[in-house]
Amino acid sequence: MTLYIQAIAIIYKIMNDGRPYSYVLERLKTARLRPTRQRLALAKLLLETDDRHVTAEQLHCEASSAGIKVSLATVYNTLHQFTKADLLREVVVESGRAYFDTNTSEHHHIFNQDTGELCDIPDETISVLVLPDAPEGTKIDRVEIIVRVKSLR
Amino acid sequence: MTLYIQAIAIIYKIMNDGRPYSYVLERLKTARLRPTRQRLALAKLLLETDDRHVTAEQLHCEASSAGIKVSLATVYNTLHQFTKADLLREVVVESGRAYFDTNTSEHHHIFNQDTGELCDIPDETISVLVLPDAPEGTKIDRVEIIVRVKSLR
DNA sequence: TGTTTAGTTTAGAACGATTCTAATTTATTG
DNA sequence: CAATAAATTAGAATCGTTCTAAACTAAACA
Ligand SMILES: [Mn+2]
Ligand SMILES: [Mn+2]
Ligand SMILES: [Zn+2]
Ligand SMILES: [Zn+2]
Repeated sequence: MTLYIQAIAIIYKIMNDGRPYSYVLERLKTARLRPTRQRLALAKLLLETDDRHVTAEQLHCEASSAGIKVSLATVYNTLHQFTKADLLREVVVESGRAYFDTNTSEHHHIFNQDTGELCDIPDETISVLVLPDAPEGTKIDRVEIIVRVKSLR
Repeated sequence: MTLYIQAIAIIYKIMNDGRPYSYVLERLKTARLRPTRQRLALAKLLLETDDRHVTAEQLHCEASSAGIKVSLATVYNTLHQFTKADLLREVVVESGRAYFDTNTSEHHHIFNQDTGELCDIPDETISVLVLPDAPEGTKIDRVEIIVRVKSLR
């Protein structure tokens, strides 16, 4: 499923050399989000890979360096709108800083506590053996595994 | 191991009816932390159960209601000192709020995203099947599973 | 096409959790 | 009992994030 989305992204990129926005345009349309200059630019940075884990601050810097004029407030708005529309998901690994994940499929993470680097674990290499029952009056929404690593030395 | 610590705590409580501080005193001593009035009081709230998950704010309120005069800064200092000394551990489930866990043994959590309630999963009812290799130059520090639940309706 | 409307962006203020500062108090050592 | 080192504290500062309300822009409509 993830591979499928990535493949589509690549095909679009190849097909639309001269109209590089049509892929993200399509995805914004589907999500019923107006394709404003800012959203298009951020979508282009975010939606053409499914292997990115960014903070708002990082994305804002990246946009700025790429010459995109966008406020930090809009970056936050956009990240939340994209998350709501299932174009992104949020990953909690540090208190006090939110990461947004361009991979919306079910998967787990390795987090380097020294560098702050967050990356995906290939599905095949991890899984949960037994699951507890959800407490009375609740239902399981999602199960998250975080492998916390430290840099050697 | 956890049961052992809990058993010791209970035994101390039974043995020391008239001198209710000796258990936590002992633990502070072992951790080389001076038994100040504030630390003793907080230790008493925290170290006599291994099944509590509190935020700094919560603990500060609880202390205040119990008539313990302690500043929020000291609550933060103490929580971090206890964590460093392995009397507590930190659990990250929400960005923007840190939880401290009186159970320092390896275990996993159920987090109710609607109520903010955090509780332990009994060891037997969950486990990780396969583990990925740590990336080059890193080593695994800990593996965390968080079962996120929602309240029904 | 304009014109209207609703949605979007933005600067800057506000916020909540946490950390820091530097002065005061307290515990320990000799 | 000093003298010393460590701990506490109020309040300021910081940091990530959210809010506000005014200006702007895309879409719908005349
Ligand atoms: Mn959020
Ligand atoms: Mn911390
Ligand atoms: Zn991911
Ligand atoms: Zn726990």
